Amino acid sequence: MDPRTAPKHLKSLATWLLGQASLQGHRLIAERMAALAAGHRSQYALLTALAEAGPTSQADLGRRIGLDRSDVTAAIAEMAGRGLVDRTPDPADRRRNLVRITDVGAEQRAVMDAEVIAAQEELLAPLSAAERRQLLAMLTRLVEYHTGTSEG
Amino acid sequence: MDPRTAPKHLKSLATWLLGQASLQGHRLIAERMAALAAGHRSQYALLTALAEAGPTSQADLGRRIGLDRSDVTAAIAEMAGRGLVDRTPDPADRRRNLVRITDVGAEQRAVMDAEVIAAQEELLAPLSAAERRQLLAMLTRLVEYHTGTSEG
DNA sequence: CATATTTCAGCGTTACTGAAATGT
DNA sequence: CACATTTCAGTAGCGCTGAAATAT
Repeated sequence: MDPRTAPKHLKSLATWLLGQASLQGHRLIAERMAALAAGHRSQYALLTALAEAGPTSQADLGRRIGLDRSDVTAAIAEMAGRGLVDRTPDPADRRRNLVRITDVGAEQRAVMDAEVIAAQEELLAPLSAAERRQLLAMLTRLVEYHTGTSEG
Repeated sequence: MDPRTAPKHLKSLATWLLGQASLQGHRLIAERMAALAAGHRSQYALLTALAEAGPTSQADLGRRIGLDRSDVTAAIAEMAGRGLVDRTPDPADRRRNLVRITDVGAEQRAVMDAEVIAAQEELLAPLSAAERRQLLAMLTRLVEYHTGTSEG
């Protein structure tokens, strides 16, 4: 893409700029994940949720990170196969699977996390520390406004 | 997604917040496009580029809006079939197709544009006018920095 | 009974790759 | 020859739907 010849109208749209910036961020992360032969973004998000919240049902995991129930099922199954997580029925509610991160999973998450952190730095390179704080604060308000309002 | 239970670590990542905000913006636009039975985002971007720049080759269109050559081919073919654009060989370089927006295409773009503009308002609702300016300015710098630097 | 969870099969869009055919 | 453009075939990830089986 050449931003010098991009339509001015598109360049004035928040949705377009957000899409381009988001895509760039995802590209930076994907490059680093591919170099590690590590998993994908959704696996990183799942491992992070498990590391923070402890054993969690799949439905809860999906709600926490905004991943669809069916995608959670597939990702957790794949990760269980690689020994990154553990799945056991919840004795308190036998509909649920309690998913737990393993030691191997925690190590994997640490490796991925270093790459994710480095990608943030790459992405935000042109912004000062104060600007980064402003940007994160505004994005947080946007996300909380919309996910708290119209979504269940 | 419930932002109150989202992992704090994810909520501190620019890539994650940008992804969520971008997704929300795309959802708002997609809802409105679906209600019109109008085309998709990429078609809107193509029509906008054609309206601004006049007759353009497909390769150029792709460069301007950041759409892959093969996706441009498919989208333009579909739009030509619906009479939104016109495709003729460029006499100056017969490898190229000169793509031109038609009157029907221009009308379609105007209809889509009204929805896109309304979606911006919905998305940015929690931000003041000054904050919106700041956000757009920072996103513009991010996008120009990355698409001007590492991409051809 | 209504509701919640897991799982599976499948769809549509987006971003992308590789290669062939054509032309500069 | 190297290079650019269009086109086609195919891949992968993401977001999502509908429905079945199971349990509360």
